[in-house]
Amino acid sequence: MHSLDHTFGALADTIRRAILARLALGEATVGELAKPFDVSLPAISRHLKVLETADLIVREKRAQQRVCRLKPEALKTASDWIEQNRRMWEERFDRLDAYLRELQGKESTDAGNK
Amino acid sequence: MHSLDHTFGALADTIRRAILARLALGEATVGELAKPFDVSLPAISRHLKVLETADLIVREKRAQQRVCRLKPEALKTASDWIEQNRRMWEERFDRLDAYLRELQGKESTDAGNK
DNA sequence: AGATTATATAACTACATGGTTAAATGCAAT
DNA sequence: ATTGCATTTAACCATGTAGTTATATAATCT
Repeated sequence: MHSLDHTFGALADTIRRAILARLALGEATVGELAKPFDVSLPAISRHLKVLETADLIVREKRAQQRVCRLKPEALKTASDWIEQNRRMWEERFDRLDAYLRELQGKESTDAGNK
Repeated sequence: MHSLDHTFGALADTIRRAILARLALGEATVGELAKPFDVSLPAISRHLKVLETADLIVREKRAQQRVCRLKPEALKTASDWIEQNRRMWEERFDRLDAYLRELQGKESTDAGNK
């Protein structure tokens, strides 16, 4: 899929973000990923499925385990969206700021003529 | 609130992202924000509430309208989280890449000794 | 083949989300 | 004070999400 809806949706959960942070340190099996959390293994399994659907990780069968790896292209897409909007906003803010300063200037000169 | 759960959750919807993109161009009333979309006004109103809860916008009463403005600190928080993880991943990837290259080198020298 | 381990799927519950239409609020204009 | 406009809230429906326990699958070990 790799839609922004899926990507951001996948990121909107503390456990899933923690899993990604863990995977940023290197690949891990499902059991290893589940260990730190106080939820059942099936719950983790479904979190991983969400991350996989969002194209944020890949799962690869290795022996009787499944090893998960980060797949950060989707992260980049999400990051790009945010950064682009932040940049637009900052430009806008700069203009607004300049405008307000201009107003301020006018007002303080007007203030004397009240 | 301003939790990452809320922030990413708010971003996980096409309409809400479009609203934010629109607001990056400047403030707008609810009606103006609703216009481009093929959904009812109450639906938009609730999207705005989600964005407000996520601390991504502020709504200010002005005459009989409500004007919305972007409030990008939360966007920055989300962006920072992604960027930090991307950076970790990229370092990791570089090390892995080097390691694989090293393996590759060994293997090709070994290849002759088979 | 049978037991063990690692993980996934099924069936279920509870709650959140996104949409609708209809009614309520708040402010403005007459 | 009444009408009208902009927006929100209420009530409802359908679907999605997060968790559980119990069961199934798949690979490994004996």
